[in-house]
Amino acid sequence: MAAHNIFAAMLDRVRNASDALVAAGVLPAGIDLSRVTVEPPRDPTHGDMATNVAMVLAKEAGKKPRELAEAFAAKLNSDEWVAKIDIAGPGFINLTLKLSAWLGALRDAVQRGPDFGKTDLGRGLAVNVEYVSANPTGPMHVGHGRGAVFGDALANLLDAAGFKVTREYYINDAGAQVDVLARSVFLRYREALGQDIGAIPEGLYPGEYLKPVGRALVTEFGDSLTKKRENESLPIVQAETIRQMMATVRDDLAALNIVHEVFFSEQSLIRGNVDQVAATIEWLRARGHVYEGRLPPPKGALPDDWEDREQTLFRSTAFGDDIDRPLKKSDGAYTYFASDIAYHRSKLARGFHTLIDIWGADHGGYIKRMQAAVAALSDGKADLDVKLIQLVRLLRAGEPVKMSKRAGEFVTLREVVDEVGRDAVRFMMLFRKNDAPLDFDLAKVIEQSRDNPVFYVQYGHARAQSVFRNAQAAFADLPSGAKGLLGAANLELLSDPAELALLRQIALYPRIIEAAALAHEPHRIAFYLFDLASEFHALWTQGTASPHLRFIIQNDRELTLARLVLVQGVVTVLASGLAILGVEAPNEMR
RNA sequence: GCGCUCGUAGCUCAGCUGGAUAGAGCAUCAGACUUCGAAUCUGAGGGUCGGGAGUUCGAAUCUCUCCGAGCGCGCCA
Repeated sequence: MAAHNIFAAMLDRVRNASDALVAAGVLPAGIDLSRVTVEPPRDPTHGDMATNVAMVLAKEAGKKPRELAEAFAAKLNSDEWVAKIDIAGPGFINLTLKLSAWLGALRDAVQRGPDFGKTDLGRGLAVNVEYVSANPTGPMHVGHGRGAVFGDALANLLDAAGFKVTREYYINDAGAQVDVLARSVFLRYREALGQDIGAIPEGLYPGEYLKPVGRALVTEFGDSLTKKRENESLPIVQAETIRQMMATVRDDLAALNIVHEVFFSEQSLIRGNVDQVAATIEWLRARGHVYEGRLPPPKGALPDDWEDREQTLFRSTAFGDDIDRPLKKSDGAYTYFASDIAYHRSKLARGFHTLIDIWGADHGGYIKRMQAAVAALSDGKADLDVKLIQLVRLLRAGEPVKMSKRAGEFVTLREVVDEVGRDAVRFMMLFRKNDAPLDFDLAKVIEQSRDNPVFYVQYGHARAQSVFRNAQAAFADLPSGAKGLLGAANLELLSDPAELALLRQIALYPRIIEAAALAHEPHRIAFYLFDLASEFHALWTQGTASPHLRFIIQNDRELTLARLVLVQGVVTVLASGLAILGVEAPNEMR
């Protein structure tokens, strides 16, 4: 596969130069090249690319960095891409590339279209991304939405980077929580039958959103459930409630264009032929990872109900955790952790060795034990990365939106999506690192100004498309489509520094994809797109003061063609990046 | 008391898994519209990267230690 990442391609060339220097006896055989990088310099006056090869290899080679840099410079001088080489600072090799090298990247972008930026980094490796996994006990709020958007964009990103991604949702439909849910709904059911239920007792879910579920039960069962014993009626109520709550969840996710391939039910772990939770615990016990023992009480203030007792423990300390973790509660039931271990064992059994979980920040204390469990289950061969999603603060024009959870009232995700639209929600959720708190301003995200990055990037795309519309009007016989333009254009006519800056930004895209995919950080795409849009808007506005810099030059068809290809490169990358974020790339702003 | 996530311009945040003189937006100030959509752009000022120590050619980034914020701390999920 040809290298579409121009920086990776140059790194290969540096490595080749290294091999040549080994052959020439300048470098020792088998020297470690793993720390060698080629990257864009922070300061553009340092050229197009910089490599640290001389500094990294100096010690092992027993030579001075600058001396080694001279040797590399001599080799790289004959490279077909290289126009100029400078050695600077402690031993940086600064490379200035010929225009033809950059034009190759632009050609590549326009030629490959939506595939530009995709890499085979993942080599088809199966990755499981588990995200949202909101309990089916109520509507999703914006915090869930952030995790949902993050997980979905990360899945898209990994897909673009050549991984085989499965998007998964874990339904917590077992345990005490859903029992409480069923009892709460049963009250709403009686209420729907016209009975006086009084106030919702403490400990049950008081939310209004359960009323329709109660009414649906009346429609389906009439009053027949009131005539059964609790242990018969409640399971029916519970199953029906979970079914309806999950339908709502899927619906709300669909409003964000989020579709999971796998919905994994916690109940399925224990309701099948084999109790997978028990089986998993025994599996671990057989390997010495589970034992009966006592835990020391927590330091500091002791919980009121602390009682020292022997319990079933997972030896997570053997895998880096701070303390061993209980698998059974005092009533004999499994802990949530126990079924979560069984769940992750299922992921491993289904062939995933790279697991990514998206959790709310309040679950941070849970990471070590889960990673310990995955290590124990896989004998250290599988990797679990947990991405924590920080809180979202809802604002309206700078003022916090009231989010009272009392009486189950809060702003739902659906309300926000309906108010500001899918694109605004998705982009803004991704325009921040996942572990940083996010202010989401309902007024600002629909503002049409540079203040609003969603608009700014989408406007860039729409503006670029308008160039093509205008070009069609200016020239009657323009070739149609990206490849038609490419075939007809003489790209060597691109020469202005502002054009070249844009060109370099386009060429950066595959590198951004790779880095973002490796780091599991989709926000890097959002920031990159903002920068690309910024370069494009800058070039555009220069055309107002300097007409010769406009994309369309009425009496110069050749130059116009070359510039249209450049604009096509912008369109290609903006559309591709926005697709990864799951945001629309509009042709016009309305 | 312990653990996790953080601390970067007045504000909101990036900083490419260790690179060169730390960047962007907002705000402030000064400019550019008979335009390929100014819904935009150009420039200026603004920093002990929370403090200190260490690792090395080189640290906002890695280690340690303080300070501060948020989250969590058998038998909730």
